[in-house]
Amino acid sequence: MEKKVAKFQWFWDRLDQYLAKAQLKQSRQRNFIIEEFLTLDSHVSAEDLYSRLKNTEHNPGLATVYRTLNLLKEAGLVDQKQFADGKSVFEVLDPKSHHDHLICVSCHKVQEFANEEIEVLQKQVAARYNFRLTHHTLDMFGVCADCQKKS
Amino acid sequence: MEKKVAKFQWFWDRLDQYLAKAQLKQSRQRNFIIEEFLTLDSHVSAEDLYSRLKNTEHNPGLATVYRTLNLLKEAGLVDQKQFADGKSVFEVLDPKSHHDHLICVSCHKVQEFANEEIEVLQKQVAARYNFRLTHHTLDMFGVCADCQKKS
DNA sequence: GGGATTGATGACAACCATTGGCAGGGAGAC
DNA sequence: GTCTCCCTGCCAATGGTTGTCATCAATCCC
Repeated sequence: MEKKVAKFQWFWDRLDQYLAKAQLKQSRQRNFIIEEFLTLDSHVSAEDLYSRLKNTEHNPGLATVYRTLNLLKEAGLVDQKQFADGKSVFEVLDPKSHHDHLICVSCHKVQEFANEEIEVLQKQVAARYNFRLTHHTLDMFGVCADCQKKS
Repeated sequence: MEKKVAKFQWFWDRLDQYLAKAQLKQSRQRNFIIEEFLTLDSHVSAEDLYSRLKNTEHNPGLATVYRTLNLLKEAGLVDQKQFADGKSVFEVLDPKSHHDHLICVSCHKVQEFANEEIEVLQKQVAARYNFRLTHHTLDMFGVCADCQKKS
C-alpha cells in the first residue's frame, strides 16, 4: 500500500511500534482513516473525517473513526483539543515541531505559531515543580486581524 | 444579602454591570449559586456545584446551575476548561491575577503557577500576528512529583 | 494452505453532559 | 397593585462519543 507519505514516515513508524508493543493488528480500514487524517493535516474532528470517508469505497462507520483516533491518542501520536464548544478536534503531535495556537473568537480560524523562548520557559517552570512533562498546549484567544477590520 | 465577600467584590461589581447592560434581572437563586461557586474557588464543574446545593434550602435545578455558569461565561467572568475527558470545569477569570496550569495525567491534580516572562512573550506573539487578545490558557500535562514517586 | 484465535468493524443502541421548551413564579418599572 | 419580562424547575431533547454484539479479517501455528 502507498501509505507511507514521506513527511509522515515517522508517524507510521511509531504507530507500527505501538501496535506491535500492544499486540494489536494492522488493518486496512484503519490505515485508510489515518491516511485521510494525515492528508487533512490539522485540527480535524471525527465528524469531518467521517463525512469525507463515507460514500467512498471504504465507507467506515463513525465508531471506527472514533476508535482509530482514540488509538492514535493512546499511542501519543495525536492530541485532542476543544477549541469551540461541542465537538473536539485532533491534531498530529509532532515532537520535532511543536506549535501553539491563536484562535479567533469571532471566525474560529486557527493560526499556528512556534516560539522557542516560551518553550524554554515552560520547561523551567515544569522543572521547578518537579513535573515530568508529557505535552502542553498554549491557546491564545482573541480577534484576528481580518475580523478586526470587519467590525 | 451577605454576598459581597471582600475578595470577590470586583467580581460582583462586574457582574452587576453586565446584568444592567444586558437588561437582565437580579435573582436570589442565581446569587446563591454564584456564592457557592466563589466559595469553592477553583476548577468547579456544574455537577459539583449542583450536588453541593441540592438538598439545601435553595435546591436549584441542574439547568439553572448551567444557565448561571453560562451567564458568567458570557460576562467574561469565568473560563470554561476541559482538563479530563467528559465534563468541563469553570474557574474565575481574574484579570489581575492570571495563572496557568500544570495538570497531572495520573492523579488529575491541578497545580497553578504564574510566570510573567511567559505572559510578556505571549503578548509579543499576539502583536506580531495583529491579534487582539482576549484571554489565553497554557496547560502543561505531565506526571506530578507525587505520582512519580508512586510508580 | 487451512484452520484456530483474536483483534477490528459496522450497525445501532446506550450514555451522559448540556441545552431547550414550557408553565408558573419573582424582580423591577410605573 | 399591576404589568411585563426574566428566571426557575421539571423533564424531554440533543448531540458527541462510547458500548454491544455478531461478523469479518489479520496473524499465528501446524
